[in-house]
Amino acid sequence: MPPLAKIRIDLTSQVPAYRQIVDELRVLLVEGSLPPGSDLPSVRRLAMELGIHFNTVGEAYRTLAEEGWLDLRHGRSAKVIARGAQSAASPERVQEFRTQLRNLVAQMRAAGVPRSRIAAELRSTLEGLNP
Amino acid sequence: MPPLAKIRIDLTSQVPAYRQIVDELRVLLVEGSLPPGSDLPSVRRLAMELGIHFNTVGEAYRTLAEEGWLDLRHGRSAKVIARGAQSAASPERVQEFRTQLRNLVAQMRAAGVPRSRIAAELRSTLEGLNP
DNA sequence: CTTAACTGTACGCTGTATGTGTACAGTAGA
DNA sequence: TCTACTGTACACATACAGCGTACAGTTAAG
Repeated sequence: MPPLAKIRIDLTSQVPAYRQIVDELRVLLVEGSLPPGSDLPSVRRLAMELGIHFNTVGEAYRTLAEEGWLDLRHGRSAKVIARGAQSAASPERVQEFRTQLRNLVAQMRAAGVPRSRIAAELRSTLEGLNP
Repeated sequence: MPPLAKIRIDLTSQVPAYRQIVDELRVLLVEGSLPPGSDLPSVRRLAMELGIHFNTVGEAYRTLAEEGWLDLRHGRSAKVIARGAQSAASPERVQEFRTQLRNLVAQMRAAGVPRSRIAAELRSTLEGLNP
């Protein structure tokens, strides 16, 4: 019985549904909430919960498999695998992340989120990083 | 003579070009690098610099105008305006930002960026928030 | 006032991405 | 074997991103 991942997606978002699923599951995978050996819910079950088509979930699973998170075989349920040691991220990639972080903060400030609140979120993220 | 915004976009990214332009310019607007009264470069000039079509830049300008950053009138160059006081961001919106921040950190960790480096980026962002 | 050179805009077209419907194929267990 | 479950492949409809082109408003030189 596959554990039901508690994820939510926003169908009105500009971000495509399958990529939202990838993002949400990647958080759980990185944080260890879905340890190696775990079975993911079937594409149909998760699709049912999210209110979308199972092929969209399948697309998300395939993306995560390409990233090395899942062992995906025809007929068997998707299984989390232990990722090998990751090669260090390229400087360009790090720069890209930095840009995204700046963009996100700018979006928050533009949306009227107080600096104090943004700072609190950053500090909270910082704490949750320690393991 | 409009000041040339030093922005770069990644044509291989999954994020559409016009939204990358919006994101980059929003950072400059929030940080005050483009103060009210400034003229933005013309759609054709900025498009030339970025290697894309001017209608794509136009789409970005229109998006920023809808966000209240630009005074956009037919025939005249796009001008930065003073935004009125922003209404406080809704809790849902803040929650959405928190999710995006978690996603971003997860992406960095998945890409092999060391926690120490991620922490450094967060602290750096935190510092740049003060003024 | 004319006019030329600039500004942003509107519209149609094309290629791609996204999501769905449906049929298929592999696997596990009764 | 057979049944109920897995993920997969493919065609289709729709939406979106980007471009080409023609247009319309503004400004400043003459």
